[in-house]
Amino acid sequence: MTENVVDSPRVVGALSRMRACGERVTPARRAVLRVVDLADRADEHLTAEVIGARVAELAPSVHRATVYRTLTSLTEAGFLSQVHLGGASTIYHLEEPRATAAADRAAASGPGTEGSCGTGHAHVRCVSCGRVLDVPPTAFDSLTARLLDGIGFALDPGRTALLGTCRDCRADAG
Amino acid sequence: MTENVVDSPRVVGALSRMRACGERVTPARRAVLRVVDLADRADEHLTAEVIGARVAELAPSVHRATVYRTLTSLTEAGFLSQVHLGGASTIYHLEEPRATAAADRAAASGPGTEGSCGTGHAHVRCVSCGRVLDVPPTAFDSLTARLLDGIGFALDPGRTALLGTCRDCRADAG
DNA sequence: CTGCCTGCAAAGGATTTGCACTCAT
DNA sequence: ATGAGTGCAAATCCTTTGCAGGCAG
Repeated sequence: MTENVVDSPRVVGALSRMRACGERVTPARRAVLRVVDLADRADEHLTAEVIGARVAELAPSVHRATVYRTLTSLTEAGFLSQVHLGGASTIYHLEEPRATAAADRAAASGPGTEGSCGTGHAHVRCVSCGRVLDVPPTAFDSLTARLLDGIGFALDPGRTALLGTCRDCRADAG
Repeated sequence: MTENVVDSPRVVGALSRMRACGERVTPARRAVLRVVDLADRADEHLTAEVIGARVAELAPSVHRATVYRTLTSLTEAGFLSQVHLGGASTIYHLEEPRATAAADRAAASGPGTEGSCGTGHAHVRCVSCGRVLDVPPTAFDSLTARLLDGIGFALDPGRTALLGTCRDCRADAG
């Protein structure tokens, strides 16, 4: 049952943190983490449904229902994070213990980028092509400050993707 | 069929604009508009499901399926707007006249995005109490500019509610 | 050994669709 | 008159849940 697959450091780290927290490490959970990690590294954003499908390929013995339960429990335990996309879908990320990878650079590089890291990155989704783009959390700083200041609302930019139209689709549409 | 209900100016306006656009005014559509308008005026934010329930009370003869179809068609035609809440729900608003152009194009509806024109207000939703708060669109200006500048992404702040914690709930939770 | 996690299967429930008919225009 | 809009009901589809057994710790 122990495949020769070499898990990425991220998966390995998550697994040991899970053990440290008393969360059990099972084939099903490992499979889910692998799928999510793989997607993360490929800049893909997978829904529960798609994760289920990929797990079914990677580890056919893992039941769909288990995938859903695993996603829920690992999210609650803090090893996965979910981002709500406009519409009805929710995507999952492997939650980093702390330092965010350089993946954030892929998006915009604004003035004074860096510093206040905290949680992962934020997302925006193109209503035309459906693509989900990563956005450095710092881009939300102004909005966050303004909301906190104005109405006392503590914004959590990482949990929901905003909608809009990406560069390519704007070009296509004129 | 024609109740003595006095429609609000907004409903009346929407109905006449609909006729002007070639959209038919039917009991079902009127009922949906009434329900949404009523909710708007009460600062309520209704999902398709709840709208269906209220329409069932207000006009029992209107079938659920029709409510869904109506919500979809009127949204595409620009008479309703939908805001995606984090999670899985979508709420509806009565769309104000603002750009007449949108109405003209309504007849030739397509998968195209209608909301790109002047948007109303934005929303944030408290993950604790579920309350949806209105936010002045200008609060998003900095973020919008930054995204457009950085990655060419045209943000539409009005279509999705961001998540966070409201003042009251922060106080309660410490 | 203990009980958390899993597999299986069947239930659940919001939303959608085919089809024929009705009504708004 | 004409076809957009509707009613009805079955179908869909993702997701959840009850229960018994298995495996991690």
